[in-house]
Amino acid sequence: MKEDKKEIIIKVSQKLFARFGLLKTTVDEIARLARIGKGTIYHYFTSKEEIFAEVIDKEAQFLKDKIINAIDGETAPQRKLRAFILTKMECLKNLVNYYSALKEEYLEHYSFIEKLRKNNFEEEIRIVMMILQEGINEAIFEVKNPRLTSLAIVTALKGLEFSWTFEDSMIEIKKSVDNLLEVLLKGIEKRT
Amino acid sequence: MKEDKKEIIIKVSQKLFARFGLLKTTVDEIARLARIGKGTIYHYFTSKEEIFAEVIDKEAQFLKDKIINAIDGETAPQRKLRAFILTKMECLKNLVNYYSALKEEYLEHYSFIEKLRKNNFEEEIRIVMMILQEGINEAIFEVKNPRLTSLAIVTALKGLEFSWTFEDSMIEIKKSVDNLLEVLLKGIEKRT
Amino acid sequence: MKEDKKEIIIKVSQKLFARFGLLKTTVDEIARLARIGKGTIYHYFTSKEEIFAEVIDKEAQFLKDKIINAIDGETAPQRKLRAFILTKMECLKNLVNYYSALKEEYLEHYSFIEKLRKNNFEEEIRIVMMILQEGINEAIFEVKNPRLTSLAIVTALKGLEFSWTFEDSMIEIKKSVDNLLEVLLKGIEKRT
Amino acid sequence: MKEDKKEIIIKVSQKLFARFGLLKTTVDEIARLARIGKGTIYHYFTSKEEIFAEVIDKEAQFLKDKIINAIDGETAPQRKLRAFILTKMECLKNLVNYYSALKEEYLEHYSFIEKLRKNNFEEEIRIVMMILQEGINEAIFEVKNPRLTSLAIVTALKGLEFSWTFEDSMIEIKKSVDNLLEVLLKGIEKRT
DNA sequence: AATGAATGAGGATTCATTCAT
DNA sequence: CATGAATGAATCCTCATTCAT
Repeated sequence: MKEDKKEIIIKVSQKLFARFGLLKTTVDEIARLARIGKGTIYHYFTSKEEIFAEVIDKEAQFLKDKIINAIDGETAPQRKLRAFILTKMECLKNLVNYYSALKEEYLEHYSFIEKLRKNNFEEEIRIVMMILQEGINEAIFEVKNPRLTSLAIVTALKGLEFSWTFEDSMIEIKKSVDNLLEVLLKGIEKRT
Repeated sequence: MKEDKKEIIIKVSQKLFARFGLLKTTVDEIARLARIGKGTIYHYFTSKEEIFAEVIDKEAQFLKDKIINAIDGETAPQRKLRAFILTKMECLKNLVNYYSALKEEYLEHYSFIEKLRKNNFEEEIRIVMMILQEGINEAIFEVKNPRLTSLAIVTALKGLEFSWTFEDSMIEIKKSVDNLLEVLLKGIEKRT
Repeated sequence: MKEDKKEIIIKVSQKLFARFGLLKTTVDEIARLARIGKGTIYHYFTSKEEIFAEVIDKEAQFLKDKIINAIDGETAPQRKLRAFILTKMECLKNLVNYYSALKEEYLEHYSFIEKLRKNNFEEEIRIVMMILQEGINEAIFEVKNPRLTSLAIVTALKGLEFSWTFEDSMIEIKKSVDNLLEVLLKGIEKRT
Repeated sequence: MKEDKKEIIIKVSQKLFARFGLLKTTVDEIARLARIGKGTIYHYFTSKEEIFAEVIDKEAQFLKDKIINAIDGETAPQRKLRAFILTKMECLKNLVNYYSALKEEYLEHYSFIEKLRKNNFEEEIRIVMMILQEGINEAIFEVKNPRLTSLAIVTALKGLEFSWTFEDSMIEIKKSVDNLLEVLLKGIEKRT
C-alpha cells in the first residue's frame, strides 16, 4: 500500500509539473489531486524538489527502458544507433519534465539536476560506446578510440536531442535523423 | 535621461528573465541590478508582467529588423526565403525570452502572450507571402494560392522554428535548413 | 478547537475594525493580537475583506436575534413595532462595523456590502410586514397594502436608523422613538 | 496666484476626501484632478493630513459663518437657538469631511482632529452661552449658571448633531428639532 | 501512517514624501 | 515656483514545510 500512495503522488505530480512547471505547481494542488493530506506527502518525500527529482528519475528510467528495448530489437549496429536516436526523439515529446529538467535555465542550480544532466550525458556515451564496440567486434565499424568517438557522436547529437520536440510528425523526424546518421556513419563504417 | 532608466530596467530584466524566467525573477532583483529603488520600476511599468511583455516586444522587434535586413540583402526569392529562415534560427538562440514566450505552457494564459503568438504567426505568413509574390512576379515561382501556400510553408517550418535553438554551430543549422528548403522549393519553382 | 481559532480571529478583528476601520486594520495586527501566525489567518479566510464580511455577518446575526427576541417578548403589535425600533437603536451603538458597513462610502463597491444593504432592507420590511399582518389579523391595524405600507414605514425609519447612534442615554432615544411611533401608528390604527 | 493654486488643491481634495475618505484618497489623484504636479502640492502643504486639516478648517469656517448669519437674522433668543440648530443640521449634510472628522474612529489619534473636536465643542458652548446671555439680558430666559446650562444644552444636542444627517427632508428635521427645543426652552424660559 | 492546522519567510505592489532639475 | 522621477516603508497574500494529534 505504501508504494501505492507514493506512486499516486508521483503520477499526479508528473501531470501537474508537466502542465505548470516546478514553480507553479503547489504541494496543495498535488495533495488535492492525489486525494490525500498535504502532510502525507512529506512522509514519502522530503521536499517538492524531491518529488520533482523522482518524477524526472521515473521518466529517465522509462526512457532508458524504451531505448534498451529498441536497441535490443535491432541486430545491425547501424540500425541500433538509429533506433537509439529515434526512440529518444519520440519519447522526449511526452516526457515533458525530463525534457525541461535538461534545459530550463532556472533549474540549473539544483544539485540533482546537475547530476541528472551529467548522468544523462554519461549514459548516452555508454550506450553509443556499447553499440560502437559491437560494430567493431563484428568488423562493421572501424574506430580508433571508441570513448572519444562516442563522445563526439553524442555531442553531435546534442542539437538533435532537443530538436523536433514540437514536431508532431514522426516521419519528418525520421527523415532528419537519417540524414544526420548518414553523415555520422560514413565516418565510422569500415571501408572495404 | 528618461528613456535611459526605462532602457536600463528592460536591459537588466532581459538578462534576468533569460536566466531565471518570469517567475523566478523578482522585482527586488531587477531593482538591485538596475541600481534603482523598487518603487521606481513601478513608475515605468505597471507590473512585472508588463516588463516581461516589453522585453518580449523588444526582442520581437529586434528579430523583425534582422529578418527584414536579411531579406533585403538578397535578390533571388529562393535566397530571400533561405535568409528569412536562417536569420530567424540564428536570432532565436539569443532571444531566449521571445523564444520561451512562444512555447512555455505556463505563459499561455497571459493575453499579451496569446496576442504575440498570433501576431508572430501572421507576420511570418505575411513575409513568406511577400517573398512568394515577388517570385511569382519574376516568373520564378508558380503558385496558385499564395496565401494558402504561405500558410503551408510557415506551418511546415513550425518544427524547425524551435529546432536547433541549442545548436551552437550555424553550419549544421544551415545544412538542415537547406535540406528542408530544397523540398519546399521543389514544389513552388516554375517548371521550365 | 477548530472553531476556536476562527472565533478568536473574528473576535479580535471585530475590535480592530471597530477601532481603525477596514483599511487601517492590518492583517499583521490581527495576527499579533490573536497570537497566531499571519498565515494561519489565510487558512480560515481568503482575504481581509472576508474577515470583515464575517464580522459584519456575525453582528447582523446578533442584531437579528436580539430583534426577534424583543418582538417575541411583546404581544401588542404597537409594542412589537416599538420593540423592533428600540432594540435596533440600542444595538447599533455597539455594532460599529455593521453600522459602518451600512453607510461608509468607500465600502460601497464591495459586492458583499451591497448584498448586505439589500438584505438588511428586505429583512426589515419583512419584519414590519409581519407585525402589521398580526395587527391586521387582530383587527388592531387597518392597512390596505401591507407590503407597501411596510416599505413606507421602513423608509421613514431610515433616518432614525442612523440617528442617535452616538446618544448615550437610552431615555432620550426612547422618547424620540415614541414620538415618531405616535405619528406612524396614527395612520395605521383602526378607527373605532 | 499662489492663493489660487492652494485654493484649487483644497477644493479638489474636499471632493475626493468626501468621496473616498482620507485613506483612500491618494496625493496622485489630487494632483491629477488639480492638473498640477504632485510635488507642487508639497509647496503648499507639508502632508496629506495637512490638506485634510485645511479642508476641515474650511468647512468649519463655512459652517460658522452660516450659523452666525442665521443667528444674526433672528431677534428672539428662542428663534436664535432654533436657527443655530437647524443651520447646523442643514449644513452637516454637505460638509461630509467635517462630519467624519468629528466622528470617525480612526481619525481620533491625529492631534489636529482632537483639537478640532475640542474647539468645535467650545465654540458651540460659546454660541449657546451668548444666546442665553441675550435672553437673560432681555429678561426672556432665567438661568442661574449660563456656562453650565450651555454645556447641558450642547451636550443634549450632541445626539441631534449627528442625527438626521442622512435624512433628506428638511421638514422632518425641523419637526424633530422643534420637538426637542420645546422641551429645552421650557426649562429656561422665564415664568411669568 | 495520516492528517491538516500553523507558521513565517518571501514577493508583488502601493503611495506619501523628497529632491534634483 | 513647478515638476515628476525616485524612493522605500508598509501591506496583502502565497506556499513550502513542520508538527501535534
